[in-house]
Amino acid sequence: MSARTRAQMVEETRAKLIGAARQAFAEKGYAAASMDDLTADAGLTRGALYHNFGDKKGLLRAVIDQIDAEMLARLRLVQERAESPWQAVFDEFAAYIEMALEPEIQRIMLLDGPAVLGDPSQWPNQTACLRRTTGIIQDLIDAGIVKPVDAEASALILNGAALNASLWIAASDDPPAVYQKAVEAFRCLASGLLRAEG
Amino acid sequence: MSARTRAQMVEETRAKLIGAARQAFAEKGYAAASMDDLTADAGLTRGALYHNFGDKKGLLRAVIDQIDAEMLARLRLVQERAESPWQAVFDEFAAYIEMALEPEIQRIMLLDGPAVLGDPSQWPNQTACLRRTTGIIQDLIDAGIVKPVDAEASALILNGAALNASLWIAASDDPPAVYQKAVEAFRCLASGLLRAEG
DNA sequence: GTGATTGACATACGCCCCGTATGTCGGCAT
DNA sequence: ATGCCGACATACGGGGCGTATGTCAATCAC
Repeated sequence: MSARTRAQMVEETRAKLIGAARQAFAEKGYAAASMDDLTADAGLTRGALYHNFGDKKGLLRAVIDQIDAEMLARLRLVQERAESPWQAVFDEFAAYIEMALEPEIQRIMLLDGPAVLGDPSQWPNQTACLRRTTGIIQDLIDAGIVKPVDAEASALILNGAALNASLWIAASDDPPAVYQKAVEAFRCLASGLLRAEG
Repeated sequence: MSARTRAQMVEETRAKLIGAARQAFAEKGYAAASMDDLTADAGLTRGALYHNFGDKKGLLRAVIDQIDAEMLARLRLVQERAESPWQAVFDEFAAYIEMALEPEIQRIMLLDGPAVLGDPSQWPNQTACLRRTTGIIQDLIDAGIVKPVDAEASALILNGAALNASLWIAASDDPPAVYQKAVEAFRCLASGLLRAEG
């Protein structure tokens, strides 16, 4: 049946708005993106936007939630394919760096997001992602593979390192070469957490 | 004589505007800070602002330049007082974390700055600060203290780690305790760069 | 020393953008 | 069938940014 239920139509509207917002925010940045324009691109008006998301920041939150869920899914895949728990942590961060090279993720998640919504470690799902990393590191500590440091602090710091590396790589002249250097330095640093040689 | 020269008066107005902007940007954030208001606080109008800094972003650049110079000076002090070159690197990052806990620095340098002006590693003086760290690490590599990694990559990554740690600490319930954990984890990570045990 | 010029800043104007208040229309319940 | 409510569109007001224009003092030419 082509007859959609009420809730489905609303979900459709929300999806269209989030999609248009993702594109607008990624291309022009949050501040420069006009709500009139992006709602028009979605075939709607600002009325739908305010009705569904409250305000411009609410829309950004929704966009970030969606992107974050996608990133989380991709990280899970990477983890599942890793050969060892420690390799999984490392691979995840390499994957994180790669994702952060995508303009959309960089602009929305790394630049505008923190500026508009504040520290990412306070976002609901970002904490989910971080809690997951924290848990993995804690497991490695319990297994005696990693030094007995604070797992949460380590996760946060590794995350920050990967984040900055991404920004640097993306802005560089030769991203692939710089990426290699960054990953190498990152591996070196991360090995500081290991009890034995990594 | 109380007679000021032309250039001195210009410097004075620029200083007043930058000062008012620092306060406004720090308190309300870049986006929410009104140029009418902050210029009025400085006893001037938007005319002076546009004449001296071109636009709002130009003013932010000037503010960031000033803060960055102050941070650089403070880091130099820390370095001079350190007992060893390696300890100097570590102390500098601890100091960096502490500075990043100040709301003004956090808001302007870590959140709004990157969002409005782009990747900090591309800022003229931030690169100066980073070049300096890079140089120190390179010296440590040449001295055989640090593993032969890419100095620039290491500096960037350490910087990012410190940055994220700061945001986390500042947003936490118990900053002093969390600060201890972060520094400990940071020391652990950084030791991964050392040839021998740190 | 006086008129012209230039620099430093103030004032005035237009445009866009956000948030809210109000209106409209279709569905659902009874 | 009708009254209500949710989803969205339209209308309105306020504020902010950037630019164009005006003003006045200082400097320079002569």
